[in-house]
Amino acid sequence: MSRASEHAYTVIRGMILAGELPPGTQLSEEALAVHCAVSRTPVRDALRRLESDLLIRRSESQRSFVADWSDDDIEDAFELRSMLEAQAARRAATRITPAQLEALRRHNRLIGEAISGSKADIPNFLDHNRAFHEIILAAAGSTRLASLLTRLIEQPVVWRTAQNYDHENLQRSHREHEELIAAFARHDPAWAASIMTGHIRRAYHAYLDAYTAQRTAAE
Amino acid sequence: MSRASEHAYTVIRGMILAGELPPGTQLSEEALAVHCAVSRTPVRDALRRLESDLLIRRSESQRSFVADWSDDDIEDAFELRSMLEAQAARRAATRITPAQLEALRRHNRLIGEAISGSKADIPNFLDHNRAFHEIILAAAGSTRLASLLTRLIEQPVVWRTAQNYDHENLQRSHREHEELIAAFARHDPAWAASIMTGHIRRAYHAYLDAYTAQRTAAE
DNA sequence: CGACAGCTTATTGTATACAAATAGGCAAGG
DNA sequence: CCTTGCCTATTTGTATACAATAAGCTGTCG
Repeated sequence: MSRASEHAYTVIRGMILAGELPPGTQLSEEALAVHCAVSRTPVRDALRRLESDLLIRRSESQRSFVADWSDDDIEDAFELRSMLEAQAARRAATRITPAQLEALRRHNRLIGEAISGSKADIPNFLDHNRAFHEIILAAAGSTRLASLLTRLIEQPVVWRTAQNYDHENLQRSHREHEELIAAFARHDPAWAASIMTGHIRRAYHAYLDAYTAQRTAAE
Repeated sequence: MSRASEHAYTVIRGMILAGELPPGTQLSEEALAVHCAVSRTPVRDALRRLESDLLIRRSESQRSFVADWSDDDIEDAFELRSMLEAQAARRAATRITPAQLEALRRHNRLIGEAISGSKADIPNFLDHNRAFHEIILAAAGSTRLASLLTRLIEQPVVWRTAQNYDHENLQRSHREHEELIAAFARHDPAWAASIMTGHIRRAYHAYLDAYTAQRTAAE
């Protein structure tokens, strides 16, 4: 995407993920255009993309609202993500190149460093974690799978999950990555897929714990 | 989508599916706008949608081309579709309502009628087949799953598969639908999912047979 | 003959004006 | 007080003009 359009997408998406635009908020193309200092045309492009990301829903009269995520939606997203990431791992196991394996090792080493200190470096963790999963997706070599998965990852809730990871969960995540690397090194699709399924499902439960704790605290 | 935008989408999509625009063809917004008798704005919307449907790919300089489908792509699409449709069936098994079950029975009865004559009524078959699968997707009750699956169904190759079904395959498809209905009636997720997996995978092999036969004939 | 620079043309990106549709408020009537 | 219809204001859809960028072409030079 080109300058204005991409900018609008990034800005609006950022505002939604940061919670500045709470679920249910109506989005006016005009207002967003002013806020992003571009015209309505690129804003419309951005809104269409966000709609297909399921970050925005549209009323029957085509008005845009920030999507709200029910508990079922969240469970649903994690369930699909675990299926698709497992499939990616399965395919990657037989196709991964030595260079990609090495890159996985490198990112996981850096993840290890990011979480080893007394205070974990979450942004760094997220960065290398994303890179790690992207390499697997690339190794899977399926355009379609990649296209479907990018619609599921980095959605608001998924994105915030790691923010709430405790030290224990970060360490576990790191160890699961190690095991994934082992499965890839042996080119064992079933092993890789099962580790990945567990990896995502554990993330879901970690999210649930953090979220319900948060909700209970709010009462 | 509103009138012009939807119209452009339907027309362009139709041309791609019908093969009037062969894979690799460059699409000019201007030319399509003239052809659809609308302005470039709704054409641009349509192209964006088609791109996310993977019917169109864009060069790094943002020019649009009709996507070409390698054998691997096709296998990939069927593989993902079988996974996701199986998941839909799994979910639907425990959620389907009596009214939806009845609707499935009705559509499959009509499928039976469409293929019973000496010459099968393929458009009718396709119509009720689509309705059948849509009911299952609705019963699954997952916005995200629906959103992902609609990107995989009715892609060029998938769409043409049924055109090449012989009588034997049409009958089998009809019988598999019967079995799916039975699994839904018993609310058995594992059963429903496994039938669905087989249903889609058989469709893939039917496609392969028809396609390789066609290719061999062309030599 | 090939390669490259510069120009020309084709194509997409963005802004803006106007048209169409819709929601929300307000007044009149039951 | 609620309902209903209309009117106005807001919002989105479409068309068009112009800007920016990339592709293709041509003529020149090595």
